[in-house]
Amino acid sequence: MDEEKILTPAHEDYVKAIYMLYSRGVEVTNSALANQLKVAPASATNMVKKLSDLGLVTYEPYQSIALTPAGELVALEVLRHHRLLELYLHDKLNLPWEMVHEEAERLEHVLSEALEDAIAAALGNPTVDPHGDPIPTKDGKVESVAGLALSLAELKHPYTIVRVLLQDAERLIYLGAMQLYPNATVTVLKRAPFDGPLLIEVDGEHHALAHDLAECIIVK
Amino acid sequence: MDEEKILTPAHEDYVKAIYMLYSRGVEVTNSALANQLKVAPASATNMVKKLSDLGLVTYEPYQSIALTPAGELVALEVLRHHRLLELYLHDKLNLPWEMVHEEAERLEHVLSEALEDAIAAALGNPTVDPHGDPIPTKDGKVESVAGLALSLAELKHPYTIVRVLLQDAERLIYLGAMQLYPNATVTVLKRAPFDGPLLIEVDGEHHALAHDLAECIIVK
DNA sequence: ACCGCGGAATAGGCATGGCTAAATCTTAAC
DNA sequence: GTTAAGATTTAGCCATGCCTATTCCGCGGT
Repeated sequence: MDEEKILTPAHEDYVKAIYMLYSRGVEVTNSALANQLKVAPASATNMVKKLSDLGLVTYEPYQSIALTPAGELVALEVLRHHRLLELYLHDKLNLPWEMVHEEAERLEHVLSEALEDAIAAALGNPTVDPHGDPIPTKDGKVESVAGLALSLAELKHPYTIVRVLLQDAERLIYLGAMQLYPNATVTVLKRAPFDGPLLIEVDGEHHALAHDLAECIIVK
Repeated sequence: MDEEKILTPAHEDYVKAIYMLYSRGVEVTNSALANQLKVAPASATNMVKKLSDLGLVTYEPYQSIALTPAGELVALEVLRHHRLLELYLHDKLNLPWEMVHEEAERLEHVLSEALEDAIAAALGNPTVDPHGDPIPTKDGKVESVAGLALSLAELKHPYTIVRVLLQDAERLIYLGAMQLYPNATVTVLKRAPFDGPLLIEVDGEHHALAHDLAECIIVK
C-alpha cells in the first residue's frame, strides 16, 4: 500500500489545503478547496478525484472530502517542510516574518529528506514556527497549541502571544509594527461592544486592534 | 524588450544547459542539448524554438544554437542561484559535496531575489562554490578560474586544487575519499604512458588516479 | 409532491513539456 | 553526381492541470 513519491506540487498543495481547512473546522467541499487554492471549482473536483484514486482522500460525489491516514501523513510532511522552512528563513537568513510564508510555499515542494533533516538539526529540532504554528514531527505528530483568542482575553490581564493565525503579508506587517509577535506580552485594556475594536497595550504602547485581527491572535 | 519572468523551470534548465555546453567548448546542437538534459532530440528542438521566440537564443534549423545577451543573463542568474545554493548547503547545512549539486538543481528554480540576497550575504558574497566553480555576480559577470588540468601538471611539484569539473555523486565521493577537494595540495609523482593513470600524493597518501579524472581536476 | 435555484460534476479546450514515428535535410562516400 | 547514412525537424500523441460552458443533483419553498 505504499508506492508514494509520484506526487506533484499540485497534489501536495491540495492535500495541504484539505488538511488546513479541516483543522480549521471548515467543511471540506470542492468549492471550499477551490476557493482556498484560487482555482475554479471544476479544477478542484478534478484533482480531488485523482487524489481519491491515489488513496489520499475519501470522496463521493456531492459529499465532503476527508483525508485518509496516508493523505494525512502527506499533509503533515508538507506542513513540516513548510514550517521548518519558515523558521529557518526567519531565524537563520533573517527574512522578515511576513515574507517567510510565501517563500516556504515554493520551497516546501523541493525539499529532500536529507535537507529537511539538516534544517531541523540546524534549528535544534524546533516545535513551532515564527507564527507559533506547531511543526509536525517526522512521524506525523502535531502538538496542539493551547490558548485562547485575544478577542476573548480577560481585561487588564497580561497575556503572552503564542500563535498568530495569519499568512498574508500586509496584515503581518501591520501586526509586526505593533510588536505583536509570538512571545510578546499584551494586555487588553478595553473591549468595544458589538465586536468592535480592542484597546490593547503592547511594549508600553497603546493600540486599537480590530476584532477580526484579535481573533487571529492566540494568547496564554 | 523586457517582459521576463514568464520562464518556467524547463526554460531555465535549457538555457543553463546551453550555457554549460558552450562554455565547455562543445558545439551546441539540439542533440547535444537533448543528450545533456536527458530528453529526446525532438523535445529539445521544440523547446529551442520556444526559447528563440522568447529572444533568449538564436537558432536556425540545422544550425547550432547560441544564447543572445538576454539569454546569457538568464543563464548566469540561474548559475548564480545554483552555485550559491551549493555553497550554502555545503557550508551552512553541512551537506556533503556530492549531494549539493542535485539539491541545488531543484532549489535554483524557486529562489526569490530576496532569498538569493540573504544567502549571498550570509556567505559573505563568495566567489566560488564547493567545486571551485565561480559564482556569477548579480550583474552577470563571471571570473574565469585560471589553472591547468592535473593531467598536465609538472611531476614532483606541489599544486593546489582550484576546481573540480564534475557533478555526479559517485565520482565526487571517490575523489572526496582521497581528500581531493579544492584547496587541497596534490603532487603528481608519476604519469603512466598512453593516457594511463597518474600516481599522486595527497595528504601524505599515495593514490592511482585515472587519466580522465585527472583531466577534471584543475590545479595551480 | 413539485419546482426552481445554486452548488457540484461532466464535457470539452488549452498550454506546457514530454514522447515516438515519419519525413527531411546534410554530408560524406562512391 | 548520386546516394545512403545519420542527424534533424515535423507531425501527431499523451499526461498534467488549469479553464469555461453545460448539465445535473439536491434541497428549500410552496
